[in-house]
Amino acid sequence: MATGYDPQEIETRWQRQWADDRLYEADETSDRPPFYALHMFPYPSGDLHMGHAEAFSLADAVARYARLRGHEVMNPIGWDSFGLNAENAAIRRGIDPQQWTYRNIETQAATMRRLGFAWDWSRRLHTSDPAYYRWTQWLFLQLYKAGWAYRKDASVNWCPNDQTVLANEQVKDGRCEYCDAEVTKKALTQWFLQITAFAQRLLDDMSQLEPTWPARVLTLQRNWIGRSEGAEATFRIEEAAEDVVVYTTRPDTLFGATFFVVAPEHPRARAWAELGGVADEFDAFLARVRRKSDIERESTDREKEGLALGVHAVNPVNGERIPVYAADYVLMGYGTGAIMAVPAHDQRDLDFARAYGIPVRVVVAVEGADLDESTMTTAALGEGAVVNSPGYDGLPWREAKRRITADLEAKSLGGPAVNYRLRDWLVSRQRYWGAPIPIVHCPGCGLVPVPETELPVRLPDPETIDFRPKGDAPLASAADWVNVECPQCGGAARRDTDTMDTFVDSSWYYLRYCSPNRDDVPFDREAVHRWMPVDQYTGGIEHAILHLLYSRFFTKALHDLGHLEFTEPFTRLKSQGMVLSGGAAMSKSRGNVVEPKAVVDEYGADTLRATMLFAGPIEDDVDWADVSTAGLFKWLSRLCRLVDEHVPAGPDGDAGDATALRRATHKAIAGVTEDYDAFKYNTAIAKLMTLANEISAAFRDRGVRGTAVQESLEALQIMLAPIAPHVTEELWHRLGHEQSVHRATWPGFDPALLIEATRRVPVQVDGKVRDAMVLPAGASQADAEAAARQLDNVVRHLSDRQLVKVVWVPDRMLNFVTRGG
RNA sequence: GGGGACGUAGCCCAACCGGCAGCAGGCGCCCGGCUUAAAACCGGGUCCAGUGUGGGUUCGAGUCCCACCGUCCCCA
Repeated sequence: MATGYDPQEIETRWQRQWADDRLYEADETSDRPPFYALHMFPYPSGDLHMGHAEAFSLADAVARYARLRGHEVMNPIGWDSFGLNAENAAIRRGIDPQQWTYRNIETQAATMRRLGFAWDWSRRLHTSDPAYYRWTQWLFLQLYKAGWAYRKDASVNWCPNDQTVLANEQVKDGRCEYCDAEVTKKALTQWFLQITAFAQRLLDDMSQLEPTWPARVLTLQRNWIGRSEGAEATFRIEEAAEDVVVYTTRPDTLFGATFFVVAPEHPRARAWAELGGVADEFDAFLARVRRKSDIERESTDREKEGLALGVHAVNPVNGERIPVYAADYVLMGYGTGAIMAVPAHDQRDLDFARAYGIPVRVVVAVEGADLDESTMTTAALGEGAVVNSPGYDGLPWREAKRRITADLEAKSLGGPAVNYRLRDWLVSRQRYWGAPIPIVHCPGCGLVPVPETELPVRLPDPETIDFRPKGDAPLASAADWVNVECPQCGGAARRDTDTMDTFVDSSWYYLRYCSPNRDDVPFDREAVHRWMPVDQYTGGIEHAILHLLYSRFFTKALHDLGHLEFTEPFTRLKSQGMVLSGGAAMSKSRGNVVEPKAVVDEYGADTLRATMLFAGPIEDDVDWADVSTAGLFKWLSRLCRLVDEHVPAGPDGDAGDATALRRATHKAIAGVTEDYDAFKYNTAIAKLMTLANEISAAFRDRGVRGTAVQESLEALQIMLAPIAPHVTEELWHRLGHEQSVHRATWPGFDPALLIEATRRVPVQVDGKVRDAMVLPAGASQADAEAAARQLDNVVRHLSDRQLVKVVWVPDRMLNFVTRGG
């Protein structure tokens, strides 16, 4: 029998054994209760980094724990392998994205294997495989047929240097994340998915998730959806004789509107400028605005720019004519792209009014605010009574809000309205490395979906195409690929040359995992029914909004289309923090990167995994500078030595007094179980360390031998197995077992053993600890008081004082409260 | 500007419903073992805070409430 701790040897040997035994493949026919453990699948950029190591250590511990608790666990792995990053990296290196991606996947897979994660590799998937994106395209078509996928003109982020559109997340402070060029806007016709149709349900259903998702994530999603209740009001553009609807959360301030603003991109803006005789100025202005980013335009501390269009809007509440401006601080994608401007009660409107010499009118008497219309520079945002609003003066603003809204409705000039900040999801990307949008453009028939039987629409071979961005979608340059027959009329037609945002790919992968090899359906209903919804989802907090919101949206859409029986995909969610190094994110440019592989080479996978989970609460950020791999390695080594010393002494017999050891063991089981259930791996490990110390003390100092030691060591191996799977497997076998520790049963505990016979109870006088006494557990207050009154220190502090009352917390605390002295 | 989270020893972190702040670990330091010696390694030991600041509630506050300071996140 082997002894000692040689992690490299142990880990290689057991990994081979587990693979041979197919230990981690989910059994579809098992009668154990199913448990779907899912982690956010990785993006294949380079090798795994420490963030992955932490995320996967968590995910694996969750899955292994569920298995030990008697579940049939599905814990699949795959790659989110389409995407801009791969494409840009590939361009920089002059190889094609496909090669780059799949090479990285193999690198990551190899590192994962070295780390010993219990993935079910038989379910492995890649979103960039035609076998997968075929169904992504199928899903797109289902949404299209339901009317939830549509095309419209949009102003998108455009990097003039890279000649490509950028996602909002790729624009950092108005600059391109890759080349640092200033990002501008470009008008393109784009595909959108109508997530806004689900806004209210996405909000409402959060109540189901309340107890099992981090509150922080729910808050972020709620803010992102941004529901607000207000009113719509119809303004008439006088010179054009056109009606324009605006949305406002403050209908109570309608009488304070002194001008009207439309986004420069508003479809009617140019026509109105022409009516007003400022068409040329408008064109120049629009061109200037287009160069600015949304972030820049929305920023409050920036000078706003606008142009009076020379036309007027008529206020529906009082018939007043107010000038119409186009201004950069109003965005087209927001509300209706037009606002009533109330400078007295909105800071941005006030800034603009001051810059352009527009009058200000106070209509809510906000207490304590500067309300001097000619000089105020801070908008009055508080509550108050309405003024300067004929017919409503004196009303509290809430009441005015209600009345004015109702009156608008009565006059058919508006009424109550709900607005969401959430916008429809722009999914078009003028890029190569993504799932092609399965639509054909026919001059005769218009938009024609590719028949489902012809899916997938495969990407053309990267070797035949110039995928470098040059303004047009790369797919447009592949003539053989683009030109097709219209599926409907058979005439000459063109394929859509955009690909889908990769968030589309990742919005349904959890369904595909249930039956990854079905080639006739996207997912097997029965398998989905068995495994879904996901019992435990783990991943980074950075996906709190987009990925999780999109997945929830897809689940609801698929539910409505009759494909799913549930409306929320992830029952429980746990987010882990980031891994930093010296206070900052690890990055090559900072030179502070620590590679998981380097740690595994030095100490082994178990040490790395235990280190990540021991570093602190899993949801907190962890700084690599603060952790100690050496400490965990030493501890695992000590465990080996402990087992090696015990084994020759034999598993049976009962030499020595094992009472304390038994109690410590059962206490550890109770505590560690609780910690696992609450994801408190750091304290679980601490308790296991304590148990190891107890075993060591019992064995080495008190001469305890036999059954009690054997049982403690066995319980320790099982409880540590989810965190350090290799060394516990090894020690489990050294302890005499033939089966895998990962097939063992989680130990139970005897509550009777947790109760200690005696308790040390502190005695306070007026809240200050003066002494302590040892009492039998469960002692009565009378006994406790009697015992306490014998204590010298207590007697001394009570001597010249009058006892007012006695506070008795059974087994924990006795407090004498006195008065005077 | 609005909303949220967090502040415990030099550092990372524990502390159930408010009930004795610390034998979970690392770093530093000390002693011992091993060594020609040092490092690494092993065993043992030790130092260090009264919980960011100021109030409040309470018999009792790290824990609850308020304000402020600081850090981080989201929204604007």
